[in-house]
Amino acid sequence: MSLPHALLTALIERPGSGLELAGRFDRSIGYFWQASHQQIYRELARLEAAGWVRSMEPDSGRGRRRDYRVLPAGRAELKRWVEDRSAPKPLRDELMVRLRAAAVLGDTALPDDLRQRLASHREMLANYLAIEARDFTPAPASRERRLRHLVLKTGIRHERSWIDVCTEALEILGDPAVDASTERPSTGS
Amino acid sequence: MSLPHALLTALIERPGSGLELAGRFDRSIGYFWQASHQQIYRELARLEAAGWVRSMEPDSGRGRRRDYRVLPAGRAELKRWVEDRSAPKPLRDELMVRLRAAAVLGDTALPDDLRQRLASHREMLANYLAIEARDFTPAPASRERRLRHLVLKTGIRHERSWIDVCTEALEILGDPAVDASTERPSTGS
DNA sequence: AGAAACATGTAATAGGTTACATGATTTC
DNA sequence: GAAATCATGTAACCTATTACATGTTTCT
Repeated sequence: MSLPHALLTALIERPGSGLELAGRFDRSIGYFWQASHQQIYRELARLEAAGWVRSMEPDSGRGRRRDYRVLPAGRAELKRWVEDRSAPKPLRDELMVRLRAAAVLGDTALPDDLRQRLASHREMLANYLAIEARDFTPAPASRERRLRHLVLKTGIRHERSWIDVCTEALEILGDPAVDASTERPSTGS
Repeated sequence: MSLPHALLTALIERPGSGLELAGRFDRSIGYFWQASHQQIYRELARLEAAGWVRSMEPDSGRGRRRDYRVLPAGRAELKRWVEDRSAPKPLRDELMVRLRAAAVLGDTALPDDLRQRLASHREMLANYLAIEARDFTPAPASRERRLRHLVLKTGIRHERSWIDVCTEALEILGDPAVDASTERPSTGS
């Protein structure tokens, strides 16, 4: 369960309110850990109850903005958690189930779905590559920026993998229109 | 939500009982969609209630083996579902949160975790490669077997990606003992 | 008869998703 | 003052996980 620690990380990077965090989760952090604003509000309340964060403006209920910052205990908890072990999460993707079902059914038409997925993976890849060009050229030297670059490159690698898979699936299913308009040479980032 | 359709697929491949399906989910299917026996029993009951599968031995409660087979309505439902659209599931991995937290904390020791993950990804890769060598050499020609091979190759690609990520993370965090005993040339399968 | 393995289930809890509700601030 | 937007929440539901409970068959 990583959401509380993702929130601690985000709040150390910069304090903020629930909705603002939800916005950040739609951008940078959300590229590898998604959360809705409902989850974020619930979790922020828990973090505050645990004494890991504190909100200014302790009064005020609904509708009033509450900014949170991380307390020393929260920073300590984050450090403890980072050094924990984590079992690698196995691959779990609906498309794999679909492909296997298509294999056993023998006569399906899922290329529509595949074309759509291909398009959205290409879009996401272009998005990541733009961020990389903007924020990480030339290649960063500091440890912190190298780590952040690595996280982004993981996203890039991920999209390239799925582009390859969709493309090959379309070939197998005999689709004519597999245009190679977007790059995908090997997988090195 | 793919579990019911994963079960239908598995039962079309071969009818069986709940525990036997749980065993198969620990092997082939579970490589890309995991499920516990508790989930499987609950879902089989739902599939039967929906009229998609039927169990022989309609009597018998606890402790008695119940074998399920797929009814025509279940096959139709599976086909309908396969041809549905599915939004690509974004990357979601705890390690990414950890790396970003390490970046912001600045002084953590997570190489232990990374080494362990590296080992288990290498183990899984070896496992997949063995299956590929056994079941898919020479490269299959039929549509069905090519699809099943593609699913396996996706697993292989997935493990190779994580091996690369862990290795680079260890380099950044200044770990001395990154042995390259397991192959990882590029990523083409 | 006892133990081990096989087999099916229940209960409690937590996390995530969707839909909805409500208050505050800004803009016209 | 009405509408739009910002902001914080509640409720219902579903899936997944964990721990536990119970019955059946097989083997010795």
